[in-house]
Amino acid sequence: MSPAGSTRWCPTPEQVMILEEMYRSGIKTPNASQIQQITSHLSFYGKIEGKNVFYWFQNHKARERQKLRRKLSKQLQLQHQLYHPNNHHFLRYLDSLASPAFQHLSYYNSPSPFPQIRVDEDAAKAAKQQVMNYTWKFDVPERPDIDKSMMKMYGGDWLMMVDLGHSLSSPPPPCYFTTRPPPLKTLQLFPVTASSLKEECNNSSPCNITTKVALTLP
Amino acid sequence: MSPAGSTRWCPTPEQVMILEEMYRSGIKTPNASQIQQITSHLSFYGKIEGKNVFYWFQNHKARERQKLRRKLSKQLQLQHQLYHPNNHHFLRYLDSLASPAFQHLSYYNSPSPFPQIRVDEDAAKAAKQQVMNYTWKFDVPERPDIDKSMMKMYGGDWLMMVDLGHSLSSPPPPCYFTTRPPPLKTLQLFPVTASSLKEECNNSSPCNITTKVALTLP
DNA sequence: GCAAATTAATGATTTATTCAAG
DNA sequence: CTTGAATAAATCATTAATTTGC
Repeated sequence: MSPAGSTRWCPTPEQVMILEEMYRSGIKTPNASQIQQITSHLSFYGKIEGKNVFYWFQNHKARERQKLRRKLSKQLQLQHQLYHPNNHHFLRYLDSLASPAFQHLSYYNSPSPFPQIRVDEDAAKAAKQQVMNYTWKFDVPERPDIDKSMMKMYGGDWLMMVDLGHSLSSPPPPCYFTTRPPPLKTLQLFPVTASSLKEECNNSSPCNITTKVALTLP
Repeated sequence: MSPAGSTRWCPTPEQVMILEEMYRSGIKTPNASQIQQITSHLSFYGKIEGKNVFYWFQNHKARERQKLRRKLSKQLQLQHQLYHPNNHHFLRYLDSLASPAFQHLSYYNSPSPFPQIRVDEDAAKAAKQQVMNYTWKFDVPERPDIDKSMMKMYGGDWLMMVDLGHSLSSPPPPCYFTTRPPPLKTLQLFPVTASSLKEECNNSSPCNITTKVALTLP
């Protein structure tokens, strides 16, 4: 692991942990004094020099930034594609996603089959604090209207909501409920295409999966 | 297993298997579209809703991280009974880094026990490319003299250099070395205290670690 | 063997933090 | 600097595993 004649620093797990903890705690670019003290502190757990600490923070900061950038640029692009290049089970799963099940969906009324007591509990909770209204963005890139849609939990149900405001004269109401929502309309199901990978389907050439999604609007 | 009137989702073994496979395959935080599709797929094996899938990935990711952290921390505890700073304690540690320690500094002679060959290697490297001679500003705000100090790598060692010129009649020489430095004086060691982590260290009493830091001055 | 009691896992919620847009 | 979206962390709550006494 860390041979005596090794030419480069091999941090021990403890050292890495402490360094990461320091980084998370706010030290991004330690100054000279901090480096000296960190070095002395970490030398308790193994051979280490100041330059190692210095370089570690340099590299770590750079790589965190890099990770963040890549996340921002690629996450939404790649993550919604349900694939992983070197996993055969998953590829077969994707195939199964592509074919039969999703083509048999037809529109149905919002079921809401929860016992009334459950709904009331949720309403009470939501009245106390709005946190139940969890919302997140829906980001299939090929459909701008879907890009702006949301998924939202409401009374134990999860609803996908699409902003159709551009077809209305007045701006649409905000896409969240407070305690009791207005009556809902469930739109007809529409196809959503998601890209998947099969052997040669790299991010450039997506294979289309056709599925259908129920929309609910206030 | 999953009673009809059950209040919470009881995943079937197939559902868990598929979810784990997806997680291993790279899906850590599925978006709305992915959740919808996964839900439809898994509903073949039993009752399931989108929120179940959403929560499953949230919890699984969090608990995988937790498992890793606990594993590492246990390693640390068993090996060295060391501390693992949480943020609160670590901020105190940072405070101790900042100012008061520097008020106890005094001199002692520099050991500088590096083998000659090591110094020559570094000199050769530095001759080829100057990158190793990294210098940066030292920015502890409470001490103007330390503000102007530098850290510099010299012969594999990192030195802190404080400008003491204001006690001299002539302006001090620039705070960096070329190939051979003048004799050095290293400041006396001083204690730095840090404390322990909340979660992983709860069984053992908080173990204060006292370490010492050496400063080297020209 | 078998349940009551206890503990461990894990689903579901709530709170805090982070990042970036306005 | 403030704020909203996203999500990580912490916590609560229920189910499953298991221990234990009979």
